[in-house]
Amino acid sequence: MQGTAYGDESLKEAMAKELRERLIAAEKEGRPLKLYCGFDPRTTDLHLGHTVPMRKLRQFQELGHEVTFLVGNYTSLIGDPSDKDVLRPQLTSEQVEQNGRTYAEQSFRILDKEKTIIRYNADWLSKLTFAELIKLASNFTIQQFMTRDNFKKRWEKGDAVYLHETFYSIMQGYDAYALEADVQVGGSDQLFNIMTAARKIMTSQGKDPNIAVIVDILPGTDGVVKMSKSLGNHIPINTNAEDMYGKMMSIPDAAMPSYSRLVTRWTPDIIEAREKALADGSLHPRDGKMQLAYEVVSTFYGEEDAERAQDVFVSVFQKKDVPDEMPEYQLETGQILLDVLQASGLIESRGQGRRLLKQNGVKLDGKVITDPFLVPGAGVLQVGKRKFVRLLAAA
RNA sequence: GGGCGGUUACCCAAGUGGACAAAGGGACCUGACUGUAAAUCAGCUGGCAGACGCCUUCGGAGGUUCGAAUCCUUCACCGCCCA
Repeated sequence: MQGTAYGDESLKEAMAKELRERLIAAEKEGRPLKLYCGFDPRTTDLHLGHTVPMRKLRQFQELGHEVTFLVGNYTSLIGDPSDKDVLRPQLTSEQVEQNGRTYAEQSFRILDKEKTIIRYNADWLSKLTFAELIKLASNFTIQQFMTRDNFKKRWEKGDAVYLHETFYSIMQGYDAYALEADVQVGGSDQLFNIMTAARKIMTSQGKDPNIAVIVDILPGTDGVVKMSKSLGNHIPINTNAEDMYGKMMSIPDAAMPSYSRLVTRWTPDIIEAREKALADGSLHPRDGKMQLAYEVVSTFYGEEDAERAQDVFVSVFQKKDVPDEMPEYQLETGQILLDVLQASGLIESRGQGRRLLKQNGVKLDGKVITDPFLVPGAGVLQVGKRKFVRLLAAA
């Protein structure tokens, strides 16, 4: 139960006890435990935050248990209200389907492909009849939902709380039943769905309730709010080593402990030692973060790429060198800088270009340029700290 | 069904006839600093325009006015209260 986050000691103990009992029972029956975690395919990319429960699943997988990666292609049509104080927009089934496809593939960066079962919850949820849904819903009271913080807050604020949002929990509960799950892994924002909804539905259907393994929520690159693509503070998995390394370096120092605990392979004593070293000054926060970035990148891209990413970071951002590889742009005769910037894709609008020039954000071969009408020759054009284009002389 | 209130830029949120491309905060971006893309500080953040200036934007459509995010009509959606 290490690395879990129930927010309540007695709940944690209860779950630990149930888990032990279930393990013993399963062993007697000569079967592995069935675990799952559902992922909401609202976007195409999995990010570091998704990998936290996946790591937990992987641990169980290595112990020989059966892991299902559930793509919530049906529930996505509703949108999970769990992590938001506001209503989420509903997606079309086309969007959901497209996103869902890329999901499973990305998950194998963490999970063992050979041992992972992939399911889609539309397989059973789309077949439920209205009558069955009503029956399932009758297990719950409005009050139960209203005790949920995110509903309660909106209720008290006078914001809309839609009836269909409550179905999300019911559907998720039904997933656990359909999968006959022994254990459901999820973030602490899933506590209600896993503990209340799923357990209730399972017992109402005459099954043993699933056991909740609750993991902590990874903060985003801002270090405060939950990592999520829609908030723009995420670190995607499907990127490259350099980008991931850089994004890791952009997390606030204060977020290092969370990342260390949640997305590294470090053991608790390593983490503790690091935190002590950071506290007493024997480890420079920058160096600590570099180690952290290296560790995270290497789990996804391997040692070699992590090393390369680190080198690039050191040379480009610390020594302010120019990277070896960069896109190229063929100059045209008489083309002014503003046009070059736009044509080469370094800026989104000419207004932005003027702004950057005014702010000393544009360099040609290392020299700051502020004149938008200069006609540049061949060289390396740089915008900000991390965007480079090699200009090739006009033909 | 009735009454009242609301819908503002990436997000939150001010603004109730001219000085509004629209306060403030967040986020993003740029700079300074730092062997961190951290923290802090400063700047910047609709588009076009070499300065004047022009154009598009405040839920949708129409209208009043020299002039509208602001007033009116209507439509859509949300909330509250009443039924």
